[in-house]
Amino acid sequence: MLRELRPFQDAVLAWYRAHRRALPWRGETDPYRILLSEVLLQQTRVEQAIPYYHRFLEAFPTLQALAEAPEEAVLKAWEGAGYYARARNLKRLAEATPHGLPRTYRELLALPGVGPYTAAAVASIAFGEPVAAVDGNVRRVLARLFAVPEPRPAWLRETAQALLAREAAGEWNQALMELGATVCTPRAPRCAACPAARWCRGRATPERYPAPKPRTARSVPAAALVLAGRAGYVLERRDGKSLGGLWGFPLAEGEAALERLQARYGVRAARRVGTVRHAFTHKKLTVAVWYARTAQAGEDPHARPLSKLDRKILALLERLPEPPAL
DNA sequence: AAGCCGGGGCC
DNA sequence: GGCCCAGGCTT
Repeated sequence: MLRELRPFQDAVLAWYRAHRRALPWRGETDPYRILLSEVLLQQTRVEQAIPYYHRFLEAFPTLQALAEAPEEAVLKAWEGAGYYARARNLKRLAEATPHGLPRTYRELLALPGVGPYTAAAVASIAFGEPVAAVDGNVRRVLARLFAVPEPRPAWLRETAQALLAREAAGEWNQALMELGATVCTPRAPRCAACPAARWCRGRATPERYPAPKPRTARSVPAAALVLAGRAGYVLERRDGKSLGGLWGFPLAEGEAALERLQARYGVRAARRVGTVRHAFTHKKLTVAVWYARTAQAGEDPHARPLSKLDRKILALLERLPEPPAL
């Protein structure tokens, strides 16, 4: 995996001991409090979680107190923290563990609201079990360390487990996460201050690891209206951030797109002349292209800056067997 | 595997 | 206005 695994571990642990942030749950030994901190930290930044950690413990100082509390009071203490299923699950968990938390990864994993990450974090931090916790920070650190653009879950599990300092599992897990949160950050990582830089294969281009998620593109129906006048076509000036300043055929999105376009331009009969597909970063447009004549003069589209989408529409028009007369 | 859940900070 | 966050559950 890594040459010199032990020096790598020592370097990261030494860095952690010198630079770790003082957090309310650091040094805590009560498994309940460790669990609470981990649940609060799910998809939540440390700074945001801290006030809720104190507020929640004041209201429910023990697992038993939580088990006996009304759900509404639990949600009240969680109010503002978001992801309220976490609070409901935590209460269910308390009710399901009258004799205290189980002490192994396997058993913790079976509890409501406890997934692979939280089970590993609690098992290692509270009970010293040598199991690697993989969160978003660790994912990023490992992706960069080994220059893997799209780390798969199985690879992450195996790699994290192979790197784990088993005799100090809880500290190790926190060290790797702390490194990701404060040094190996998503943007502008501070590689010069990183204890693992010597071993890092992604150091030259950290922004490539992990590759940004391919944003899921929604399919959106749309309509374009080609209005032909004596001097050319009616064009709209686009606004908006990405296409702002470009020109294009009147375009509307959604199911009633054509009706809205016809209303906007006072057009009745339009003839469908084809379909154009175009993918943006965040959505896939399927554009029905409609044609009609107009009394407006129109203009030459080649004289305007057009987006790729509008060039496709123009190409469609010029490809028609019987091009609509201008 | 994808969608959903929330609020906040940062660019 | 998008991205990301000490993820987990449901479909």
